[in-house]
Amino acid sequence: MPEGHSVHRIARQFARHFVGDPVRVSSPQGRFADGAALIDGRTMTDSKAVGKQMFLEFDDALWLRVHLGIYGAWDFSGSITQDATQRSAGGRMGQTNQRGTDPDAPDARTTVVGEYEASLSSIGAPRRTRLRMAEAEKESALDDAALAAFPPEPVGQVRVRLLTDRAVADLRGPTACEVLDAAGVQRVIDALGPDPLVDDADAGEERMLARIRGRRVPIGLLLMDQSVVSGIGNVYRAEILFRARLDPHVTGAALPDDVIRDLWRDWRYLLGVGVETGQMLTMDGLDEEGQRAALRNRADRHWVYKREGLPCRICRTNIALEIAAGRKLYWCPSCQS
DNA sequence: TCCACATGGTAAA
DNA sequence: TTACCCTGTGGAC
Repeated sequence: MPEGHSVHRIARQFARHFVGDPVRVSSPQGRFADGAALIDGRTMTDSKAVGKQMFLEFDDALWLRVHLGIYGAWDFSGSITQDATQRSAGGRMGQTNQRGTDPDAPDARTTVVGEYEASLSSIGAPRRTRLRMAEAEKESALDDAALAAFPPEPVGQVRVRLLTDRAVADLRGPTACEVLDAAGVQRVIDALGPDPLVDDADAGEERMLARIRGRRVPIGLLLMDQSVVSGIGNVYRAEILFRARLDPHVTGAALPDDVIRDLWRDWRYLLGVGVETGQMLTMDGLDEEGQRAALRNRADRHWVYKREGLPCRICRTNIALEIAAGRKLYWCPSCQS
């Protein structure tokens, strides 16, 4: 799934394109028919993300909680201008692999970016077309999409469809999808560690510190634990630890407080970059050529993630890989020791 | 063309 | 610890 940055971007899209409108809610796949009936026809009143969880509020304080897991995806369609479609197809959407397997693709497993926001209410004659980047990239698909009726037929196993007069969002393959009342939402949020985009910077720092300090668990596992800190996934985990030159196996108890505080601050920084760019950019401090290479080639984008057996960019030691709690953990045995 | 794998959490065993 | 959610990709063939 997208790590925390993408979930915040999706929540933002709902805030801009759905909040304030009555929503028809259905489950074309059928597996969410009961839940859909609970909120069908209500107006969406809020949209927010905490870590990798997203919450959409409807009238009468009913909330839809969604967690995408690895396979989950939202596809947005709606009324946009020709201009925006061309821009997205030829510009920053030039990457492939929008869905599923490529954490470095812009907005992996999601579609809509901020550029659409202005175009939705301006410039040119609105036309009905797909917003989905993967479709927009393919010329034939673009032509087909431009001619397609709104709303498009659901494709594949669509667990939930949210439909307004101007936009539609299809959800596939989520790990979690349920309707909660306000107390239920609060219980979920209370079980989560701090999110730099939700919690006050200092309070969040103290919360994360309190949840790591004294723990006899490797920091490489603690950073992935959503009750310790929210939104970090396997990519950010590996990269944050390298940036801190920290051995993933060191326990929380062995870490000085200021090192833990620096981890929070770096996550806060990286999440901000991720939400603004839609990409997991973790190698700042590159010279111009390095930046160009990173944008050109996904393999040049990270310090250690998916670089096992390749020389460390700093010390040339081979990047190591091990399975930790069932997930791949990458690190430099020399720099991070 | 086919198959293993992937940014993850949950629930069952 | 394992299966599952259920899709898309990349590499093997």
